[in-house]
Amino acid sequence: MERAQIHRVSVADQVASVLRQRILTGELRPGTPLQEVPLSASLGVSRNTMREATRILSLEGLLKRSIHRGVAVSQLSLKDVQEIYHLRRMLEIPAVLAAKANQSDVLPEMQNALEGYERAVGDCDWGRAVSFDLQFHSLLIRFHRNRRLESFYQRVIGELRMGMVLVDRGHDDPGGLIPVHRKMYQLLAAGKLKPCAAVLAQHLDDSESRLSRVMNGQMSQRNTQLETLT
Amino acid sequence: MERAQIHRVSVADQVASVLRQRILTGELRPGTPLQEVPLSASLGVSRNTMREATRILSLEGLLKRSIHRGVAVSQLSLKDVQEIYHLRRMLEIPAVLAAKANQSDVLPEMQNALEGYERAVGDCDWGRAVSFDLQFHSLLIRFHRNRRLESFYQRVIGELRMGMVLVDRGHDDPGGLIPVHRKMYQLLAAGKLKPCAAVLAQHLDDSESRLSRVMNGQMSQRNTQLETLT
DNA sequence: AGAATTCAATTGTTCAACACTTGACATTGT
DNA sequence: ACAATGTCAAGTGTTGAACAATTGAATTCT
Repeated sequence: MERAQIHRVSVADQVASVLRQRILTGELRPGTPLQEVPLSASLGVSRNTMREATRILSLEGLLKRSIHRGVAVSQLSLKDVQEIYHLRRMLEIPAVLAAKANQSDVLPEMQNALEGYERAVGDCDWGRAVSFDLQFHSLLIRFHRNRRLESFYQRVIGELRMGMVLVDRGHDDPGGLIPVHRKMYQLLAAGKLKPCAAVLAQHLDDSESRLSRVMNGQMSQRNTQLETLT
Repeated sequence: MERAQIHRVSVADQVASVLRQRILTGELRPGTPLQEVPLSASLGVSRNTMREATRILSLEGLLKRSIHRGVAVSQLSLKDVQEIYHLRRMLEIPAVLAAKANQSDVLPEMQNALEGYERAVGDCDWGRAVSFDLQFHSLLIRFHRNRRLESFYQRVIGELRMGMVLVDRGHDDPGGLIPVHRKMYQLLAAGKLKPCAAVLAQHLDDSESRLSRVMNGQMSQRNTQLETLT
């Protein structure tokens, strides 16, 4: 057991991490209600600790709390997706334009994310691919050199990811986005910021419309299911 | 007792609100340690509830949590101020530029904040003046039409406010900023967005340098005090 | 059927206890 | 003197059990 790292954070934080993981990987799907007693028992912690963990995640936006009605995994609406992509455009594009040559410590990490992305696509591991994709974009925000903005963006990306794992199956063309990311990286490394921003803008537009389309399909599908039930 | 409103939120949330108020008004100064037992006793709640409240506020950035060492009111560094003003420039200026004529529901609220600001200055109520000042700027963000951004900005402004109440006494020229805000409002109402953005940019520069200067003074003052003690 | 009423399940909150960590103080050995 | 070590009290982290409050659904009544 590595105590040096694990015992540095409280149990509540660890529980929050576990649940965050389960939500972000899609193991806990949006809308899933979380009951305190069974969950805390299954993780071997007390109810109070579990409450602190859910408090953390609800403030992060991953869980939604209704008083006396418990918590449930948050569910992204189309409006949420719209809002998040609005944010992405607002923050990622200026980030690229703000990229200076001397801030080169980000580039290796981006290359790393890019390679991980390609490997994941090669392994047909769609969940991991989404992770690396979003990590790549999160790294863009680093060019702003602003910790508060980074942590905020991390949360936003987390919410978006929760929505993306929903539509993992039957997603069209998992590896089709590799060239776009590779091109962005190359333009960035070459200091061609404006062309890079243009590619990024187009990519974000495409990405949003694709996700919106899929979610719309799922929604109408869900609606017809409901109609069938009634 | 007003049950209709109070009983809608949990006790933990109410406690968090009380503490938030105390921090933002400067009643609890930065650096102040908060002990669970006395605090929870004084508010008539249990330790667990108090812990949930401090959890909330630490995730909002108002409290800082050190494991096994308790929580304390966060303390802004000069670097934090720099970072926050970077964010303000990044978000407020594009917000002004994004202000469309049809989004006029924000203007009345801005006028309201403006008038409150002027009244507070007239009453020499510096704390209230800061509130209205920051509320005015928060309203600018509404032009982005993005809930996530608004709530994020609210938190950032909260942190900044915590730093500003620190320097309330002996602040130079409390009412000197009225004309600037009034001018921004007028330009905004007239649809002259670029001039408004220019005024705003200048105002932010001034505001940052003023705050930095005062904080620097307080810091060296505190240091000399410490040196005197040793 | 529809409204009112019980009722069980679940969350919200409290309380008391104990384990663990920390920082300060006291002790020891040199 | 002084540094390393040991002790200790105070405070946080965590637990488990209890009770109050609320909700949603089943049940009863008209």
